[in-house]
Amino acid sequence: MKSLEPIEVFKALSNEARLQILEWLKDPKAYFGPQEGVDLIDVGVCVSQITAKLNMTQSTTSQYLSVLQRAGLIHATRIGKWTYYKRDEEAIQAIATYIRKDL
Amino acid sequence: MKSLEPIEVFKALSNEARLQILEWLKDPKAYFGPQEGVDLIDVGVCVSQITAKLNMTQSTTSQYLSVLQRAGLIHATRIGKWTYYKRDEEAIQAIATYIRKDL
DNA sequence: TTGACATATCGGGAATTATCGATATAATAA
DNA sequence: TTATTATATCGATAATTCCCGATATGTCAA
Repeated sequence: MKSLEPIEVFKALSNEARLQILEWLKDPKAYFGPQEGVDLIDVGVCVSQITAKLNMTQSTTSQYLSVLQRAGLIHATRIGKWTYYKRDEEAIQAIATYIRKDL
Repeated sequence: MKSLEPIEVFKALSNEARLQILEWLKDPKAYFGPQEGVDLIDVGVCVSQITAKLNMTQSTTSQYLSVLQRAGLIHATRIGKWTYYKRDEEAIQAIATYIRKDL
């Protein structure tokens, strides 16, 4: 189990767009169209699809995904030229537990 | 029950000193000396005591307490010239629940 | 190879946050 | 009333974050 610095997690969550991304990734089928030969649920959603929904540039989207990843809330899988991002449900539960028990 | 904007809560928690204050307030008897005629547990801890432990000015402490209060994580009770701050345990559990179920 | 596409990173200006000192306000004590 | 103490607020500067455009890197197809 990775470290999960609570403060980094809270910083990552302190931004509307990043919160939005996390919510979309909770139910990818509801928010994103299907992707050539990959299972949205299993593998995740690629940067272009997220950029398309977010009202921001590809650059910003990519950076926000990095922030969420460094916080441990999502992880990336590269397949060909795409990078698919997926929530780390365990980490998300872990931060809830941190608040409930330790904060 | 108050609103509790998750993003405001996360912003409030995105600072080491404010996180520290919340942790101290979790167990006031462990971190603060007794106060003239008030029950630390019931009423809370006054700004001076918190300022004394935090390594920052009274001004900063007061502002951080405001931020935590506006986020709904603590609440204040004024008695005489002192303002006592106390955690809102319900709100803290509520944000844990938000993360666990809705994020 | 070269070209095209997906993503990542760099450099920067604008907006927000961190934190202070000075001062205003509120309450009590003398 | 005046002085004193506790807290809140104001104004300012430094640091950080937001978000962009430009460009670099990685991968596949021709």
